[in-house]
Amino acid sequence: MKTLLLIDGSSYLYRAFHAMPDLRSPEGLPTGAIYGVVNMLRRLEKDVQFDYSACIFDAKGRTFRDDLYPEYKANRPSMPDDLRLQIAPVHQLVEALGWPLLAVEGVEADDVIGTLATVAEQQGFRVIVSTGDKDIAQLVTPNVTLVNTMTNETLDEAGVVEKFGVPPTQIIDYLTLIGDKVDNVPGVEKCGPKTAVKWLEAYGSLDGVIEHAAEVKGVVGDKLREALPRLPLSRELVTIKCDVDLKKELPQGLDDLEHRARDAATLADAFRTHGFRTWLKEAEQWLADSGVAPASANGEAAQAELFGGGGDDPVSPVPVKATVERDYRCVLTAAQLDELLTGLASAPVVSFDTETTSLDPFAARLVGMSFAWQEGLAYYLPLAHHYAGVPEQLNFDATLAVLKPWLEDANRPKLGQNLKYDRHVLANHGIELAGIVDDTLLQSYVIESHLTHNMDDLAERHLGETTISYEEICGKGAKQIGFAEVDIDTATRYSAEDADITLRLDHAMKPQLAGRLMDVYRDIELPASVVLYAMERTGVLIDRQRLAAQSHELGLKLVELEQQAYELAGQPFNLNSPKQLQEILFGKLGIDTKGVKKTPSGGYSTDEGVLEKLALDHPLPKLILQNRSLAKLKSTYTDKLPLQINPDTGRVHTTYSQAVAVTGRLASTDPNLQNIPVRTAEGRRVREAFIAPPGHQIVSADYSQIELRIMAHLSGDKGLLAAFQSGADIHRATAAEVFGVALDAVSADQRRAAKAINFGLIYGMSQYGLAAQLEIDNAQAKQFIDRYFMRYPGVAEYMQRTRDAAREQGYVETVFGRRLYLPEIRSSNGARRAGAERAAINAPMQGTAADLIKLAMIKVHAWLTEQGLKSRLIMQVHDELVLEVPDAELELIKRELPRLMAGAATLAVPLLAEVGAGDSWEAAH
DNA sequence: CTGCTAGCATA
DNA sequence: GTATGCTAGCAGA
Repeated sequence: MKTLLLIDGSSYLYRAFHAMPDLRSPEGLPTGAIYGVVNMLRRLEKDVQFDYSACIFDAKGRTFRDDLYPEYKANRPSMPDDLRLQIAPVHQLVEALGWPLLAVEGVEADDVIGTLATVAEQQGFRVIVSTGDKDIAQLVTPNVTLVNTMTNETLDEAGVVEKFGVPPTQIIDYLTLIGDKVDNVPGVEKCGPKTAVKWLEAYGSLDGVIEHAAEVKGVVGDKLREALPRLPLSRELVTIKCDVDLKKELPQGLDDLEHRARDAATLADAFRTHGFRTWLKEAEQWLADSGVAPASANGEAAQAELFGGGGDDPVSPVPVKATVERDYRCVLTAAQLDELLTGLASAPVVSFDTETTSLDPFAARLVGMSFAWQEGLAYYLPLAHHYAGVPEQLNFDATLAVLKPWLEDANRPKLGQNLKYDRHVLANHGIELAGIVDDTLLQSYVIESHLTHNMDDLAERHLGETTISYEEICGKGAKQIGFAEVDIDTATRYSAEDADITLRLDHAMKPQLAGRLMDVYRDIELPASVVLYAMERTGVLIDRQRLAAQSHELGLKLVELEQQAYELAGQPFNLNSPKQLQEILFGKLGIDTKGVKKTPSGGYSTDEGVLEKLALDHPLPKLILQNRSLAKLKSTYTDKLPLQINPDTGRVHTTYSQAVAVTGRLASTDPNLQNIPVRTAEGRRVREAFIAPPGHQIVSADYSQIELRIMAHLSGDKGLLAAFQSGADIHRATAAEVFGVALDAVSADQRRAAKAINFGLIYGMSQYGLAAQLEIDNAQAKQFIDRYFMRYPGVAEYMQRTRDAAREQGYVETVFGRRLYLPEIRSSNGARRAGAERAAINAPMQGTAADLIKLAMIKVHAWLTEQGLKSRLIMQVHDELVLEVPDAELELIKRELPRLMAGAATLAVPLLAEVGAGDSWEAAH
């Protein structure tokens, strides 16, 4: 069977343009898209076996769709000049590489592809369409498959079903319902992929949906009925035309699509002009082989060869040992500063980094700054180094004043590694950094959240470069010196390298942020970092006196407990030492160790669960438990929090780590405000010290059962969806189903068991885990689980699907496309593998919840800003947002905050957020 | 002084 | 059973 390979040139042109760094030819013309498309073609040539081929582009001018619908593509921004300039060179290279090129006026590239695929299939060909455009999925048949060369994804019929939830034959109907924002094709408002799939499953086709439109309930139903008159037009717009007349272009039919010999001379000329050095060498070799003397190669070094190494798989790039010449310059004189400023003023985007006196963003003072806008060239501007014999530096205040306009200009694009930190540092000097367009920390996190993201590791992984580490120049531990004491030459080498490497990392990682990963990066992580900065900067007001009083009280109780414990033990010992306690309990007191859990290192555990059991027979363990919980409260919270109050602001400023939790959650440090006690009455008193200033209230809103709702959404289980739709108490509803009783006949124990099952599901439960949690035997736990899955079969299927997907692709995804890799999912070690499976089950739920609340934070922050309100977000605790609200805005916030949170995204289940307000965080619940 | 363990706070 | 961060104690520098 012969194979026809069709390439959607237009789709790749756009994608390459946006995915590639801003490459330039020696003459300064843009070449990124050219490089990307040629790279892709070369890879296809190498990887795919085919007999005939064509590369298809959109032609200039109007198409029949514009005539059908004047507003078609009206939302598209006009083509950037830098892209337009690359079209002709791409066409030239495509032909020189030997690919038949088609661009037919009056239709789009898709239509030509559809027509060729149809004709070829009729003539018994196998057809492979290489595209990045999802609309083309409608062309898939048993003989027509898609391949996305940028992500290495292939789609056959089963793949289309897996990806979209509908077979290729329903893709047109699916796209019609959803509509297309970019092309301005109206669909049904509020109808996204999930709803479209649901309807098509229920009614079989778009016509079926239209027929049954009257039956669809709720707001979406109304929106559907509103959309009805528009749908036939939308269907026409999204339908790829498969009968384009190609007689003029292909008089011989498919025989005109034979791959031709490459034109080495044209290629060599073009590669030289564009500055593609590696390919130029290759082309010159071809010329030499064919006996034609190569023209002399000159021109400056091009950068292109450094990215992707000329054909790496973007998912697992092999770093090419870079051979970038380094030119690192130190700025010490007015003339050098002028040179720097001139560069900054004209650079399209600048990599920026600060050097400081401290890692604590609120204590840090500037020591110097580095800048890079061209690979290999970077500037270090020392401002506050001080050591014996330090050369004279530019004046600190005057130089900052000169740089301030550039730093604060939102139209001067900047990128960096964890710029949230640099923003704080500059803010400490009265400068509001603006124009942040990229952050390599967040790029790396979105690409591979399970790996490390420090710059030294990133440079090694993505660039094959070994960088100077901070420890190498500052030492470590007690002997570590401040950056200000580092001599300026060394500092220049270190800091300029940081800016340079960051710039190169951005270039290396951008192409890996394809498709939905780019959306997570652009639409979630980058905007979320702005909100987090603001929250950290605002801080939280803490009632110091109240905590001091609590500390005192706790201290008295602890002394008392201590004395009682010594008496029971018959000797004094350190209650906080698990080792000493173990000796007392199992040695001196001779408590039976049978059935006592061991610690990983072999000793007998004295953790909460163990002590609780022992407390049934002995008085001491109970005392220890009380002591532990009070000691924890005192040492971690009531003693420590007051010490973390910033003397300048009188508030506590946490740092949110945006790139540590593999699932996409945030983490809070210094101090951790995400583990302030809440479960016990005594612990909750700490929250009484989280207060609002006079004239303000604390407002808190938390998502109700967010992870279970996400499970309902992801699994699509009818029973679970219905339970959430009904608004019933979900644990009670689960109990009623599992135990087969009426809702109002559910006992307290049954509800407790159901709650444990629900939580267990989120954590990838096993019968053993559930048995331990509920203190029942394994057989009984298994019975509960079996009954649950019997009642909610969709959930059981979803769990299995997730495990399978994790094993097959090595990662799982959130609703928004965030990826979590599970390196141990194929481990031969059963325990490790089981652990990875549990993580695989938990990650889409925990991760989607994290995505949702980030989206909510972005919305809330934007809304507060747009409305000019004085309320401020001050904390995020995974499913809860806390704000400080002036009394005048209280009612507005209490009304709108839960609405914004619930509207963060539309899932198959309603989202619900519950709000409260009070003088303290405790009172807000 | 540094790095590790056990234990425990949160969602 | 998932995901985190912090503290005290302790052993080995």
